Amino acid sequence: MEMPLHPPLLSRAEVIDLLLQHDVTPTQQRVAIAMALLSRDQHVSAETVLAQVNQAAPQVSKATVYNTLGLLVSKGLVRELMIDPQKVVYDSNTQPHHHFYNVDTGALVDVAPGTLVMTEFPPLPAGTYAEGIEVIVRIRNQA
Amino acid sequence: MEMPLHPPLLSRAEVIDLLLQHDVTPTQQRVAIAMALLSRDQHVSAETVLAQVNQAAPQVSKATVYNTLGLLVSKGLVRELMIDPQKVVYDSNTQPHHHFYNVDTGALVDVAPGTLVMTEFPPLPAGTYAEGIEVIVRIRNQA
DNA sequence: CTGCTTGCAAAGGCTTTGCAGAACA
DNA sequence: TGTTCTGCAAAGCCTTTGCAAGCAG
Repeated sequence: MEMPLHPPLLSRAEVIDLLLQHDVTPTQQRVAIAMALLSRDQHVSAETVLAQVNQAAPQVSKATVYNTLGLLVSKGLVRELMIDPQKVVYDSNTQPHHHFYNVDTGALVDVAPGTLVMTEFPPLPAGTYAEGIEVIVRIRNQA
Repeated sequence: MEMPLHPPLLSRAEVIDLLLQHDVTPTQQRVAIAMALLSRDQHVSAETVLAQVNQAAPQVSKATVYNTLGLLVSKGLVRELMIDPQKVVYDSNTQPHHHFYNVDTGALVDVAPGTLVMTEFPPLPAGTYAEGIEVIVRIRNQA
């Protein structure tokens, strides 16, 4: 299983800017991780990020990848998806959108914006506010 | 074979019937687990089921709880919820319904039926069919 | 009988933690 | 400098597995 290299959409300077805008000190490791993650819309696990970042040469440790991913989530630069109870998936697209999850293949694909429409929204429990809504359409391959 | 929204406690005989209807051999352990699980609508982890079943006296091993929960899910007697990536939550209500998840407290509450309405449904990827749709409304306590 | 099921303990995968050394402002 | 961050390895959790003994039909 090889990992194709994708040309980053953001320059190193742009990534550093983005981190600063979100109150994240741009250390070398964080910049490397953010460049790998934010280079395109993707759904990745911590393991994948680790592999991507250390593709050429070891740059970042496992602990730092987990630290940084958590940090980026808390700062709103990345979204966390709960799809597989065994591991967290990080989504570099922070715009509100939903997902198809292919149970057979494990593939995770964005639902095209505007094709899933909610007209009525439930009243929230007292004293709470909505942080986000997550819709997962579980699909399978036809027999 | 619809399940009432709030099913009453089931007798041992009723549980055995239910298991047989779903092609599950009703062993002592499975009956004990099913009685604990299906006695009411609830969201429980494997750990909780284990504790509930062995409340009075040890009856069932951890391995069997995991085995049985997986079996009940595959037979459609219980629904699996992916909410916390660290553990699976089992829902004894198999009717289609959605959830509020309180990020602060961990509380998981059903969305009242009919209060969340989807009018447009996205086209599925070619060669696939929808197995189910899961909506999780993430909420927090107001500051 | 014959094949499922169970239980124990050990292993497995993902994530977090403790703490010393390194990097940052 | 004082603080924050990093890396390593070990530990932690939830879950699965291997295999011998036990139960169901």
